[in-house]
Amino acid sequence: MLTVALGKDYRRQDCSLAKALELLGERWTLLVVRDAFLGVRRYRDFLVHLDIPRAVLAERLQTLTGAGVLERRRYQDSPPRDEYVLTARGRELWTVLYPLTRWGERHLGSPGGPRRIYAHASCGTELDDAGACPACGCAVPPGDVETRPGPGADVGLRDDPVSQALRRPHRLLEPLFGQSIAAENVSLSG
Amino acid sequence: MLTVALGKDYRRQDCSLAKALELLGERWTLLVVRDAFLGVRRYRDFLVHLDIPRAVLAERLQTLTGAGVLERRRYQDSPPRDEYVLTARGRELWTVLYPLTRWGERHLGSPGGPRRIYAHASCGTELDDAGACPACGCAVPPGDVETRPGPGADVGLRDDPVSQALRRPHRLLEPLFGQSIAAENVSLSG
DNA sequence: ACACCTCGGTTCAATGAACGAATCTACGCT
DNA sequence: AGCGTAGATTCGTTCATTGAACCGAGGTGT
Repeated sequence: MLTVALGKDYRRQDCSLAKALELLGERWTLLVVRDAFLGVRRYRDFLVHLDIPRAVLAERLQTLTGAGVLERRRYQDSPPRDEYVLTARGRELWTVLYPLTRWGERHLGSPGGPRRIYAHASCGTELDDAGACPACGCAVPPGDVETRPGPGADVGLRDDPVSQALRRPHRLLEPLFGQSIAAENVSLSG
Repeated sequence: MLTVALGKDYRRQDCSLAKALELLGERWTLLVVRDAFLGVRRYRDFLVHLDIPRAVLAERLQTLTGAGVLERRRYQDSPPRDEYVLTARGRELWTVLYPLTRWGERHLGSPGGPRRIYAHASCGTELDDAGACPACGCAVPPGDVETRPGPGADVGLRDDPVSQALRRPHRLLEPLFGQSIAAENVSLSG
């Protein structure tokens, strides 16, 4: 059939940004990664928090897992259940997502102020635009970031269980719900 | 007709990242911004360098201009010609694009090494993953970055005039071709 | 004057991806 | 058996992207 077969890759671009965007630039993908940083791990929780079509979510989780951004792992057997967690490679995306979030906050922000606050967990200081702690003078890895809603948050826009859980302060990367049996002894601060 | 009218925004997301992605997350958009950092300014040059459909390019340039990321300005009158240049708001996206480019280089890179080198223009030192100069110990604004092809560049993949011009080292934000009459006395280092 | 070229678009039919509702499977509970 | 939940897959409709054709303004060549 000699299909032209193109469509979703930027393959005629000799550029690492284009390669990254082939993987991460599709609709919904970076919001899935954002939710993973916020502690979302289960299919159902991504689904209700993102309002994403089921087929699209399944495809994105598979792509991200195949690319080594997420890891799929079993957390219970009796009804077999898996969770999707960020790998080291996925956690490196914090240095992309955080500045982009801040850019959106500055230029497309809500009138009341930031929609969400990110602070250095060990000292409580809010992070600067670069993701560093002004008090400690160092870059803060996502596992050391505590997040909570800010004054610009639109209470009442969403009411799913994930949005409710996200109204309490908590650390990035830590599971929103206590569904994980263990494996939390490995360092998540990378 | 009661159209559901949805489709391209993430409007049910109370999140600044989602707002940023509504604007920047569409196909081609971030590659247009990348080209603007590389010094591309004219419709035709974006067109031949990106292999982007004309209608999509026109739409993206309009959207980015409307959002204040690019500014459209006349640079000659006789045949009226405009160029699209990054605004201060657009130049702030360097802190997003550079880390994402490095992430792609690390994890989706070409075998020969980096496809493109970014160095501190005043001292020649290559930037680190965060976009800072290891020698000077400071963050380097895009206007102070010199770029040139790296060992992983695929010579021969593209042969348009823009790709050819990009084979010589040059500073980010400076026009690739000398078409601009003036207005280069304003600081571009922000 | 006339043909022809470039630049910066717009229009349009075909394709492909996203959407959202319905369905399916595996498993547990009562 | 009947019901519920989690994690998908299937499928018809809608919507965006693609790529080729066309258009208009403004040179340039003869």
